[in-house]
Amino acid sequence: MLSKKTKYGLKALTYVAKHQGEDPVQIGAIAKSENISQKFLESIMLTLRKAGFLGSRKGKGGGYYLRRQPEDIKMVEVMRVLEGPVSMVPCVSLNFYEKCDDCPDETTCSVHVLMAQLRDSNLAVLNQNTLADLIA
Amino acid sequence: MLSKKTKYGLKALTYVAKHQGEDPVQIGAIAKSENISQKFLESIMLTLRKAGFLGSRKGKGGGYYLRRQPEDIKMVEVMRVLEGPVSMVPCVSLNFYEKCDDCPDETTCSVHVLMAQLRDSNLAVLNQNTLADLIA
DNA sequence: TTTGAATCCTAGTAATCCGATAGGATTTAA
DNA sequence: TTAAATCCTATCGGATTACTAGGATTCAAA
Repeated sequence: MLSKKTKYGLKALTYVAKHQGEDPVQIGAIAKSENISQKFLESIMLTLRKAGFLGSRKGKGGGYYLRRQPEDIKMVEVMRVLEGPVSMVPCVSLNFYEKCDDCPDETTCSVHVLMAQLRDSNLAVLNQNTLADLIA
Repeated sequence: MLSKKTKYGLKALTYVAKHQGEDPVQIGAIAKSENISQKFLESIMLTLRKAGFLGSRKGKGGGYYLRRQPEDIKMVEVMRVLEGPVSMVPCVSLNFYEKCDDCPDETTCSVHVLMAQLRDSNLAVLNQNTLADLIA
């Protein structure tokens, strides 16, 4: 299942992208428009800012804005930040590799091969989609 | 993340498939060979039997055996039984469609399109892999 | 017919994660 | 100075996951 965090984060990014060039967008406006708990969204926006997708301005008239062009924000990056590794098991993860604790030998593990294929097919999709694709 | 249930289930199916033609395989043997809690595995085997992948014989000399040829057991079926729907959001699920509660209109939802692509790429992998592929 | 080996079944439980909330601290424009 | 906004940390209830307990049932073999 896709976590609400990721779902909300993607919707929020889309919202901000659609308002590019205008004044910064406030959390309250996004929360209202997208039916998201404002407090929960706060923490998500913070994550997205710290990851470098968003910039922010504090105080009156403040809010969030995109720090990169939508075409330059690949979904694979966003998903890694919000949802975690693309791979379903750590032993096939390219960026977060870890040995599975219960598996003595991953070269003979039947699950390993299948998971590697799923990782690759997901990576393909996530690499070729950008925030710009979500807007259209 | 792939659940342990699914991981163990796949390993167990592989184990049983490798012993096709012989006497039924006991839970204890699988658990020992694959480092799985026997009691936990019991419930998983039950699920796989009820789903039609495995048959069982009770009593002394009993155990589990495959009810279909490995080539006829598609991974998409197994994953649906063990892990649940292939789709990450119910609103793009082909077999378990449901409207997202928080989303007013899925035709304009930015997440929807991306999730549909992920679903399709995962389906492609899971449709073309069978239990026979896991053995090799 | 008894015994032991195996599956079957239901319930419960500890630990973890998720979604959300609370309550302020900080910054800034007006 | 004030109000509007983000920033930050802590917490919490509920759901899910991984696993355990304890027996009921079935069957082959002694």
